[in-house]
Amino acid sequence: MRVEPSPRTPNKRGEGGKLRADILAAAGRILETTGTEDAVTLRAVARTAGITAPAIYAHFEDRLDLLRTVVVVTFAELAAELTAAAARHDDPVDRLFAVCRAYLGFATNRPQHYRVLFERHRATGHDGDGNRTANTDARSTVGADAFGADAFGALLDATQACIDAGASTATEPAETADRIWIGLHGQATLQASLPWHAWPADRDRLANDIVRRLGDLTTRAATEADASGGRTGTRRRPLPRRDPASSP
Amino acid sequence: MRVEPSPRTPNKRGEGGKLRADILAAAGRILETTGTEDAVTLRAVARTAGITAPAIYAHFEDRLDLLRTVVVVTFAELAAELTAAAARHDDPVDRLFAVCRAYLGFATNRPQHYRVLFERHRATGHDGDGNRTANTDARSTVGADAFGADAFGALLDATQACIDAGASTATEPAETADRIWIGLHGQATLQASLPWHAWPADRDRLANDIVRRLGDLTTRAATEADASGGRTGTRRRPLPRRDPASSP
DNA sequence: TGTACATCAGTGAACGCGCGTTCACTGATGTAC
DNA sequence: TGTACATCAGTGAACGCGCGTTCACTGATGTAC
Repeated sequence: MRVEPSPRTPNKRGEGGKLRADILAAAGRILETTGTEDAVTLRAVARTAGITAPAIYAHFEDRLDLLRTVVVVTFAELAAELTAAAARHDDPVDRLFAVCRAYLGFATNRPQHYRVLFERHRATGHDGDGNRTANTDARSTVGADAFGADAFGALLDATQACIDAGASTATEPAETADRIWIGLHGQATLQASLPWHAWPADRDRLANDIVRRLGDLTTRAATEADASGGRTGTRRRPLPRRDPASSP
Repeated sequence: MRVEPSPRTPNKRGEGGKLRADILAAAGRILETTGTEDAVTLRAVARTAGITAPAIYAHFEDRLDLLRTVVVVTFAELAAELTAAAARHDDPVDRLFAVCRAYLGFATNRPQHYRVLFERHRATGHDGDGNRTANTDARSTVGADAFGADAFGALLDATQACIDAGASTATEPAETADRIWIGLHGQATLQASLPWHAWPADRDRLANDIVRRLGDLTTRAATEADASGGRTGTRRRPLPRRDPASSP
């Protein structure tokens, strides 16, 4: 991961803020290529961004602040992808499956970013006296009211729409969305953690099976959606537009 | 986490192996109290065990070997707890729920140990030339055929028994156990990662809801098992012994 | 149009730290004769 | 029973490393007069 200094020409006056984005991009690149948060050291980020380490302090309070910001940005990106996926489908079941596929796609394409989203954010240092520093979780270190809430919101909306359309027999939208989220997160992390386990070959089908069951989707609605858009690429068929109100 | 040296009296001759167990125990204690694998440094382990760091090399090849061993031992402990829980129930549905409860109990009681089980084990160092060392996963660093397989085996057996007894309508035992494992893992990790999310208050019920759905358990079988042993403590009732063969 | 000055966007050297690992050693315990 | 020796279970000092962070600085760019 060591990168040549490649000294960057300083930004013009008033454009110092550009470096902030470059630093975040560098941190993201290190994270995704090395696969661990610990590799995201200020010096490594500086090397990747073509600056020196102290320059980072103009844009972030310290290393922890940088890492926190990476998490916040990544959650926002996940939420944006889920929302975009939802917007591409009118049928509520199609939409729910699309959101779920987008979720798993994010976890697959950017596994290390996905990991840091859910690693409890922790101050790991020791203070001068050798005492452990506060074991703060993300709630206390991030303005965390909306921490993942946007991403969950997209999932909740899609679940609610399925219930409203009668495509799910569930009665508690929030609890149903919780179950689905748990299933998605379980699939995203467990398969990545234990790749040598004999998982079913068709991961899309596994995902659909899980979502259908946890979402109490009616068999008919789920089967139709599965056939129309449940797989990525290859044998995609044009989506039949259906009026949500006309569902069973 | 800094601990006073507390110099230990050397083991007698032939008892040097005792130190190995002490080192593993020290590593486990550090892991559980600091919550991160990185805190398990050779020096910290040595401090906790009351020895000096080089003494560890008599029992482990290097730091990575020590960490690998912690993971292997922890997986064995998880498998033992699941197997023990299964052995306490004759009814297959009771048994499946008991295994699942034991699984989540392990994750709750020893969250950091649970975490390392599923963190992809990775060599994070740099070599002298600044190249990243091999991004080996656990398969290549551990004799990993049985890596988690015993724990999964307990779950698979309980699932198979439910199917055999007609308490589950599933037809593919392995795939069904996969789904349940995914659900358990999702619940164990997601709730721990995002504690500020508005999770349902009754986590046992949430767990049962998930397992029932992913395991295709018949409503009747699941409801009976839920009432008889689905909750921890408080209002426990004596388990009615049922002959597996007489289930619906 | 010129010039003094303030500000910006960084650099480069240095600090003290804990780390993994190596090396030569030490003192107690057992064994051969 | 005594004694030389081998082995065991560690110790203690030292190495070189990358790290987060601090500090004084520098050179380019804009601004006031």
